[in-house]
Amino acid sequence: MSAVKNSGKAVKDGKTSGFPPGRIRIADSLRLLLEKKDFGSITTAEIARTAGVTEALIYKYFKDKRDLLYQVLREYLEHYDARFELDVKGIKGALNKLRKVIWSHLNVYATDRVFAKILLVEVRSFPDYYNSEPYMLVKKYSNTLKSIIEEGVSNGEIRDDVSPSIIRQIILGALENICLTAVAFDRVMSPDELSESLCELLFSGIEKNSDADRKT
Amino acid sequence: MSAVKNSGKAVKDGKTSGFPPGRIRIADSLRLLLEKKDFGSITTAEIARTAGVTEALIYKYFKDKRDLLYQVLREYLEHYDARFELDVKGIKGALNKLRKVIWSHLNVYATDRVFAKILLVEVRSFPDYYNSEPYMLVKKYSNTLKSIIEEGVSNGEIRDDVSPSIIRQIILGALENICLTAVAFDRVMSPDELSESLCELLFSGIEKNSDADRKT
DNA sequence: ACAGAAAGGTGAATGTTACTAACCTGAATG
DNA sequence: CATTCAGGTTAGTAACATTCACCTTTCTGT
Repeated sequence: MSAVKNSGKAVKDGKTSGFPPGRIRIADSLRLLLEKKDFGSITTAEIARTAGVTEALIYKYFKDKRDLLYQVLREYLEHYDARFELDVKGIKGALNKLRKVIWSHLNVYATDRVFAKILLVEVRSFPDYYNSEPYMLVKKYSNTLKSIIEEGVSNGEIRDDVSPSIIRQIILGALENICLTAVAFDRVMSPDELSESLCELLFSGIEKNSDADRKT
Repeated sequence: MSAVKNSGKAVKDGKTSGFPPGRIRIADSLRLLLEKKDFGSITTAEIARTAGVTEALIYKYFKDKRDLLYQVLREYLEHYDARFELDVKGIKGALNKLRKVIWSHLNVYATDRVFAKILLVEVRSFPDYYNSEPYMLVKKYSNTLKSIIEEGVSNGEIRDDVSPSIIRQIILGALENICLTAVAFDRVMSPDELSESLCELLFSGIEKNSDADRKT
């Protein structure tokens, strides 16, 4: 009865075409339920009821419950990956690119809580996640980030005495930790202020230095 | 002769605990099993079998399976919290303290993988974790960290134009992200090298600065 | 001394839950 | 016009976490 409303919401820019209605409704239902509950306490019965289909249909389209989660995550990632590509285009300088990426990252997590929740808290405890399709997309994003850092090292913007991988881990760690607390406690976050603070700290460090010649 | 009620908390070897043998064996079993499997795929039957007790006994000492995990985590945290108190004692300067804390943090995660695994991947997906006893201990640790940062701001070691909370989040985020990948992929980590790189970056930033006055 | 409470532990159910096998139905396809 | 096939359903099942009733040993107050 309480079927999910199909149009309007979710990440479905044309990409949804090709999928049968049942599959769409199931994925939509999971997204909807994730707004209020954690994945672990959402039952297949609940998903099916919300979607207005039977439980068995879930297993026609998804290997198991986790596969459903992974595929929903994959759809999100594909959507946002496309956007990230464009984000960095036309920006000059590695630090400027980094700044933009950090802002976008925060902004996406701030706007799309379900996406943030899946990526930050739900999938992490499943060991097979690290072999999954969506994780490969995350890795791709992560590699793009590393390339930007390497570019910065090459042109002298970024220090060369610490490996780009560690720099990337710090950036991502900081980003995700900030978002994690926001997600866990349902706190609002302001991408503008946060990215400002974050970039300041990441770029110049926490040490109080004779650093008066800052402009941006 | 009345039994001496030992209020000591079991950690790892559990020998000094005043807990009944069954409880100790159950907690020990979970710790053992967590070395090879994730919490989600460890069954109560498995825990009981490993402990040499019946499944029902688990529920005499623990509210449910998750409570068992939380209590095991709490024992770890109480153990390490005591050590952490001493760690910072006698160190002068906020940045030096921070350096020490970072090293210890990395070192604990590097040596005690089960502890790291519980804290970094297992509990995060349970919403009630953030109201649990062990989380309060984490918060306490987190507050100590903030105090150190605030001390650094007061005495001019640390910049005062960004809030200590954000600084702390970056430090913890970086720390945990590094450890998370190590845990997820079962990679060894070297606390010495890592803390060196981490501190360098956190203190001085990633920007290549004409910063000739760095201490050797 | 001894009733009885408390502590430590067990064996056998029970209700949920994720997941599966077999079947139905209409519409393309050849 | 037989057949495949996509989309969907009905009716299970095994595994799992959790509970209930019960047993035995140790401690405690009077």
